[in-house]
Amino acid sequence: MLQYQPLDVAFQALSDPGRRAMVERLSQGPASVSELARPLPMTLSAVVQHLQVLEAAGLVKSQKVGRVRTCSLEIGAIARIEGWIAERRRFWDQQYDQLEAYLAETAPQEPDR
Amino acid sequence: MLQYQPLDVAFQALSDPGRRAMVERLSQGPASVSELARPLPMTLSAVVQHLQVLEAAGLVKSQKVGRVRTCSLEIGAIARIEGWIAERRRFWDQQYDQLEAYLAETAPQEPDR
DNA sequence: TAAACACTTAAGTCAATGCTACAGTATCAG
DNA sequence: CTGATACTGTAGCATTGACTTAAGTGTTTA
Repeated sequence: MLQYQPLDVAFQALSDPGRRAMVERLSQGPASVSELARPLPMTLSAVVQHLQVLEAAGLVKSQKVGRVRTCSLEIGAIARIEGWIAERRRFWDQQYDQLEAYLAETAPQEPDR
Repeated sequence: MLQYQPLDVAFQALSDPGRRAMVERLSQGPASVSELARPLPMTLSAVVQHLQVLEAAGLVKSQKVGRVRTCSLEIGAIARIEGWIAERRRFWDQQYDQLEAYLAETAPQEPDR
């Protein structure tokens, strides 16, 4: 009974420069598949496949009206990554603070010159 | 002339649950290779390989004293990811604010009902 | 109705990943 | 000096990933 791990797919999705470029574009507002593809050096087919990865990761959502699919950013997955990073930083900062406190306590004489 | 892309390797490194577990451990303080390996369901060899990925991504640094290699977190790579994410969120929030402003302007009559 | 558009799907190729097993190489402890 | 520790390095192998080409499927436009 495997548990679905959102962070795995989200980080994986963002590891590709082409997919990050799409997310960068979408962070400024919705776009069609062709618009996303235009600046990228690959076939439309490849772009569609990248888009599927982004959607599976929950980073992007899309809906089709007529023959145009409009894509937009899903902030939820971004927020989960933000959360994980923030937790790491919290522990790291805490550890750093403890080091500082330790140094202040063991050598409170004076800063070295 | 290819440019080295730190975000690619950093995101890629964090997409693996085992490697994330190591980073989680290291965010609480330094650890030896064996300590990192203990909770993980894989051989020490595999752990060393994951560690190489993390070091190449700039997420972890290590030094060997005697026969023990001690690993610790490098906050720099984490900070670069934080920066990229923060930028996306900034654009997204801005876009959201504009939508709110637009709605407030076009329908300032009253909330529905 | 015919052509152009905007995707969509399916194969197939080739490189990169995530392991394991196995064989080392330096320490360190007695 | 001998054995246990703590890694290290290399093959080999199965899987996954990032494309491409080629052949569709609905929608609009002329």
